Amino acid sequence: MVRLVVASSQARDRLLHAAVQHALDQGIVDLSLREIAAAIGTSHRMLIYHFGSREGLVVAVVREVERRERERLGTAPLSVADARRRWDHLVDPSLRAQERLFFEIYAHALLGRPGTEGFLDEAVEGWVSPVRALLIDAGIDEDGAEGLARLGLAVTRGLLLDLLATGDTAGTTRAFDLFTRLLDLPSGHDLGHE
Amino acid sequence: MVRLVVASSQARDRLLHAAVQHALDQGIVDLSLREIAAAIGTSHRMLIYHFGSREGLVVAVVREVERRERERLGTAPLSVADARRRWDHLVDPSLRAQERLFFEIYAHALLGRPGTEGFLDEAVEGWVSPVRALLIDAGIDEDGAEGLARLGLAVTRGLLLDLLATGDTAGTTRAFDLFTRLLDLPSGHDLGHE
DNA sequence: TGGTACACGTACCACCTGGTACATGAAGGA
DNA sequence: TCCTTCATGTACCAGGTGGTACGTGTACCA
Repeated sequence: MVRLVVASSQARDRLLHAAVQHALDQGIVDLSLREIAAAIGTSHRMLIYHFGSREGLVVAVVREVERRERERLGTAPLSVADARRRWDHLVDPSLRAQERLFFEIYAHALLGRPGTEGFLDEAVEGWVSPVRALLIDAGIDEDGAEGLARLGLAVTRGLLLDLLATGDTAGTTRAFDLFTRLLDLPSGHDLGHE
Repeated sequence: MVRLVVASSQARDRLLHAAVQHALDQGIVDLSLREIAAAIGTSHRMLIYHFGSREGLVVAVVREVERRERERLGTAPLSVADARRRWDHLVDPSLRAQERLFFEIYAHALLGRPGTEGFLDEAVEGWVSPVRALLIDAGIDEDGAEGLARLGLAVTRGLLLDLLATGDTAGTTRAFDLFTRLLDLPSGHDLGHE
């Protein structure tokens, strides 16, 4: 029987897990099915079998990276006061590979490459939305919450790019601390637009 | 005569310019020599002839992008008060392609791909260094200047990633304005670390 | 006029690419 | 026991890959 829709299975899950692990180390964009297959101990035939095509594999890996990203969002402490704790979590060396892969897929998606459809839609909004809601709960007006959430996301991603390039945990953390100190404003300071 | 070192020439410059232009639209990482050659009206043979190899072409394109990046740094107004003017320059739609290509190369370099050697070294330090010097001139202490320069770079790149993904010029600009407002501190506020 | 360096095209090479055809063997249900 | 489904391997395919061999026209210079 021809598989029209690629179903899930234990074997597929195992391969996907291994493929993501390999993507974390080596990237995904410019690797061939054979390179990936050899690295994770299978044949390129099996990747086609379980994921339908190369693009199907890329889609599956991208979704898995998105899923882990959301998971990280869900479990990380989200209160404003915990910003520094969130940053400390991000700089953990065990997350470097995942962050690097995230930026690789991000750049790939910016060029409109196949397999990344929908990635950009969630890349910003998926983070801004919950943080904004939290800030509104904390009593910040809507415009201010939107801007602050977006700014916080930008600071985090910008400093992660810095960290990935330089490896300078201490320096980027000092910059992050500076940001949190800037946020520690005299009460009543208006965060909204003009 | 066999060209051991690929020399510069008018023909090479013309091809490089066209190749960069094409990279701005289509990226560079996963394009073949033939695709690039066809798009810019030459043969893949000529790209090999003038750049030695595919990697040589990538190196040349990456260097050209770096050069333009430095040029932008050199000509942009750099005083702290001009931060907003710099941002307005960055969001100009004509720069989107260049920024996208910058992030593509950045991600490529993070994976240690050939042709990007040295890119990361300058990606952060090349911007932080002059800005830090400027801030020190403006009377900010050394530690504070380092952190502020790094934070400013992170905000800029993080919001550019947002802008490239969402196309939301107004929203990212509001977030940037929020950042500059946070910087507008009561005089004497200490920017240095604890 | 002859020589030389450059710029370029055509044809080719071995190798790699994603994808397919087909066989096989194991597991499990009737 | 037979039949089906799943998982897998081997062999193959057409087409694309970076790179090379070789020839050629042109411009300049002695």
